[in-house]
Amino acid sequence: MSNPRYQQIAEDLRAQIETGSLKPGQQLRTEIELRDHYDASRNTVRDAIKWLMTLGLVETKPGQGTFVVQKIDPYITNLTDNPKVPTLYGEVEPSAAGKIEVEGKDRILESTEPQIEIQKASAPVASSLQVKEGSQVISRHQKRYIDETPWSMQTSFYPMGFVLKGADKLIQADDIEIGTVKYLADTLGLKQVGYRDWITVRAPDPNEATFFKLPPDGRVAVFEIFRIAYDQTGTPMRLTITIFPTDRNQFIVNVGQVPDDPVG
Amino acid sequence: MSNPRYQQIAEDLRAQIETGSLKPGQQLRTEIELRDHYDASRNTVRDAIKWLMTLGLVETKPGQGTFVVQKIDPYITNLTDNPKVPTLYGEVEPSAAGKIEVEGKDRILESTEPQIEIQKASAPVASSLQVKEGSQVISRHQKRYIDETPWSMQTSFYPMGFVLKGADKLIQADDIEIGTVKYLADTLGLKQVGYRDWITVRAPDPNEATFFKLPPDGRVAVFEIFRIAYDQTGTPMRLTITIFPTDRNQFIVNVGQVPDDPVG
DNA sequence: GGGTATTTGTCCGTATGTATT
DNA sequence: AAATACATACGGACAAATACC
Repeated sequence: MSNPRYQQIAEDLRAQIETGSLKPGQQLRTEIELRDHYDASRNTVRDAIKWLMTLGLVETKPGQGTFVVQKIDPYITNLTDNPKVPTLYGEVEPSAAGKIEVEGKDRILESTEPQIEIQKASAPVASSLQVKEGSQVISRHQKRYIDETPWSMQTSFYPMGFVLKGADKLIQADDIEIGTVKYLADTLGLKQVGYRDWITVRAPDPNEATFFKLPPDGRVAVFEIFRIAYDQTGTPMRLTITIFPTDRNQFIVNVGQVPDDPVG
Repeated sequence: MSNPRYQQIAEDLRAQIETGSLKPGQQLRTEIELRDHYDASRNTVRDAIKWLMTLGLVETKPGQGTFVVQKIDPYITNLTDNPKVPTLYGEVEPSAAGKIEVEGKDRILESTEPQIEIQKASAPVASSLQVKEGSQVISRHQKRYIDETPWSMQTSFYPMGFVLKGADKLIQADDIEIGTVKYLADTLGLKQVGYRDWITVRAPDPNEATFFKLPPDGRVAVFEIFRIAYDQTGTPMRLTITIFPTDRNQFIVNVGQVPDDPVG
């Protein structure tokens, strides 16, 4: 009938957090103090704290203490911005040292220089681009920061044929200042007329956890968003996979007629 | 330099899972066997298993053992379906015992009867519907199942004024067979011309964890999607909040011209 | 249905390591 | 360097859930 001891302790602390008795950023009592207060063992108190950690309510800092988590001011990305207008998401590759105003909040967006690889198409990449599995594709990878905190990891895949037909800049490790969308339109006549986003959530892999400074145990999940862009013939011209931590990112989708974004 | 013992053990098991040496659904060796195999204590082995659990790689069943998780065949929801067409998502309230073919897969969609409440608008509800905080709103809550497994929890909020102006069915605890979108158009002349979705991810609360049969420690997150629907004057006419577990749900967003969904 | 063996869950105590102040 | 606080690791005991006979 009754929950285990460590859950009871966790519930008690949780209540204090949710009523505001313990405020965001505030330090909890130490494990020893909590052990005495609840008349339990230190390990049981630690089990309670672990429970609150996977719920995302507290975080521990060795040598310092246990703290109520501060919610991060979220980054909001609109997935349905008109693709003719430069957007944050994938359409434009801003210069490696570029500065952009984000959400009207004077945030600074920075990107690493694209890391280019020629790869053999894995099964999901091949089926997305409608090329044969194992055929060559161009992979352009960038890491992005907002206000110097890691924001997203993005990899775009293009069929190798694009380069052979004249879009050489795709395999140069520089930003394409005008954006790849316009570049492909200019050089190959490929117009992007639409895209499909596919939104999933999963635990981060160790690479991602390190880059985003997430706890390595996977308790903070990441969005994995697949964007397949189509040209005027309905053929896939690009696959872009972007990873965003769920603790600091939210998305907006507009359909039909809606008032202007209230963001900012 | 070297990782702690329990992480090393976790990495070893993780490698076995990812190489397919341990297959989905397969039982791991018991904690006692693993303790002997790794020459560690049982608690250290358990820490390794906990690590793999929050990564979503294994699950434990008391009295039975530890198993590699089976990925659930995901439900895919299109957020940009034409709202004039009945869709799964919020536009139509199917009959409580209704059956619908989902994704061409003959899945059965069931909904509980709407649970109606008259509430005072909380701050987020009030600002979404552009009514005064504390003013009365109608809340219609439904739980939905696909193939008898819990799929989503949905709550729609409408301004109380709609009922006073003649849309009485909003406060009746029955399904509105023609759908609330058409009902409001017929009775009040309110045409839904668009909507905005706002996608967030967070840990489930205890209610949600129970309904979706998620582990209560919050290691499986939930999508929380806010949909604000607008009428022809650009005024919000509905706020719908839907909760989906992230372990069995994915979303599609189409922008511009894209080929038909390959789903199904 | 009952009893027993198996397996994971809870809880304790203790010792030592590591990060921070 | 010392003190503080969390992290890792061990060992043991009993409880609770499940499966099987």
